[in-house]
Amino acid sequence: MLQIDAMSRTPVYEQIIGQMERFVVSGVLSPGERVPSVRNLSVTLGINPNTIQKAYTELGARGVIYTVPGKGYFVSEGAKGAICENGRAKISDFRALVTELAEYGLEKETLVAEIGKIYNEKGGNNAI
Amino acid sequence: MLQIDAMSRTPVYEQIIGQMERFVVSGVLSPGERVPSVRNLSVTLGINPNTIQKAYTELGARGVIYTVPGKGYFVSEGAKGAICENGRAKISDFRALVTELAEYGLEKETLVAEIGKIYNEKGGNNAI
Amino acid sequence: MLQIDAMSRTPVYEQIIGQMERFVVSGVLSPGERVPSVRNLSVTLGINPNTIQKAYTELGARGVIYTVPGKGYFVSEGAKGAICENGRAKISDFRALVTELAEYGLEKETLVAEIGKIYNEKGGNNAI
Amino acid sequence: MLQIDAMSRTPVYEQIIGQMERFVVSGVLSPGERVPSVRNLSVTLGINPNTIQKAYTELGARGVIYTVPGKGYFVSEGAKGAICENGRAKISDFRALVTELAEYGLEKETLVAEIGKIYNEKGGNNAI
DNA sequence: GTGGTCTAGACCACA
DNA sequence: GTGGTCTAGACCACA
Repeated sequence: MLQIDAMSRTPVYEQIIGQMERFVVSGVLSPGERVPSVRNLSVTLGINPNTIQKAYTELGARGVIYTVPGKGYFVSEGAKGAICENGRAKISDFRALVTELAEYGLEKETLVAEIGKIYNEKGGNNAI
Repeated sequence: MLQIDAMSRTPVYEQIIGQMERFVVSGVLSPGERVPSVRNLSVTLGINPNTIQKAYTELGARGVIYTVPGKGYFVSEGAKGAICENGRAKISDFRALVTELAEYGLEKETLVAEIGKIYNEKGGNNAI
Repeated sequence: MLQIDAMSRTPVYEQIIGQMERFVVSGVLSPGERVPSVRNLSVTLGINPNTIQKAYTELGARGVIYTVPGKGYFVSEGAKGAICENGRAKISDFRALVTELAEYGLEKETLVAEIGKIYNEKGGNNAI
Repeated sequence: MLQIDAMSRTPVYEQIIGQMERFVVSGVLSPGERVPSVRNLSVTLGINPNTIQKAYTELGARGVIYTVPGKGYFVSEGAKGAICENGRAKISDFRALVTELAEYGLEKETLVAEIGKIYNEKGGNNAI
């Protein structure tokens, strides 16, 4: 289910969070559904249980999953909304990056074109 | 000249690199010009010389400045070009971030509008 | 494993880089294999961790090893190739030195003979 | 007369030594001939007198020039021989570099060919 | 435990 | 004065 890139500079626990959130947003995981147990995922991915635990704790804090002691972790009702809220918070990262790229002399048109490409791949045929 | 934010999560030496590059790109620093000495900058910013040294070494590796041992560091001839090269490499970061934001449900128009705002601040009156 | 000569004029961190590269080229270290941790090597060699760190960072920049934070450093897939690339860059050093020796009046035959000796030691029975 | 490359990583005083020695070996400077004064050369090259002094002192120690207090520095009788002696001492550098290049996988033939090129440029038509 | 960053301070070669 | 290297030791995020 999850795929971890050990060579990536992104911490493993952040990779887990990101992929889990994507599964929720895309509907692969639905509210109320149970997610793999810490132990299970630890074995499956060959990753330290502490790392899985950290990811799940963070997902819990973000309102994406909740824990039922003795039963496991489940996707929250408002998971999708909570994730998108967090996504909006990343706009500030976006601004910072664009500002930096602008300083490096990249044209606005280049960036807009990149965005167009990405959204077309995903969404179908929305023209710019 | 340089301004360091000690609270930032961005390492101090990266802040120095970034600001120095911005000065070169914007023309505040010109090729052949001498940059502050390691010790001088260390005192001015209240930062350990080793940290400055690390930033300067990295800037040297990037072809932005070069060292004349015993004399100091100077802006390279091809500094501007080298920096912009590195900037272009950041487009992949941009793609990754946009992809993530798209997954979080942000509209393309929102991002394009943000870009427009940033470029208008900088560049004057280019309409979207 | 590594041997450091504290008396040498070659900086310790360069000695580490050189020996590590030799181990990779000679096959003592293979891609994917883990290299000693910064701390471990620091203790083994009786050298400050910062110096090891500097060597590893440089080896990383050269594409010889890569870091998985929290796990350690590992030999890169393309390590051997990357090292040989760098080696070829040293031909210019070779040219400069030969030119200098020529100016000092050394015979071409002397130099060729020296090369023959070195390659015979290494490679077996290639006659001059 | 002398040409200094400020950007070079070779220390200025070593550049002075090297060029002075080349002038002697090639006959541009003859035994008994006076070399530029420290002060003169300092002004001509735009270099700190201390640096010139250091180079001359080293050249004196090597037996290439000698000083006549109040008169200046002069090329020694045995200058040419002394320089070539020193040159031979550099064969160990040559050996070390060749050894390193061999470890990086360079072919013997490549190095021999490089030597051939350099000696042909200098000496005329000596075939390999 | 493992790497990443930083401070404090020393010694050296070179200009 | 200027950069280059190194030691000693601390704190942090991450596994």
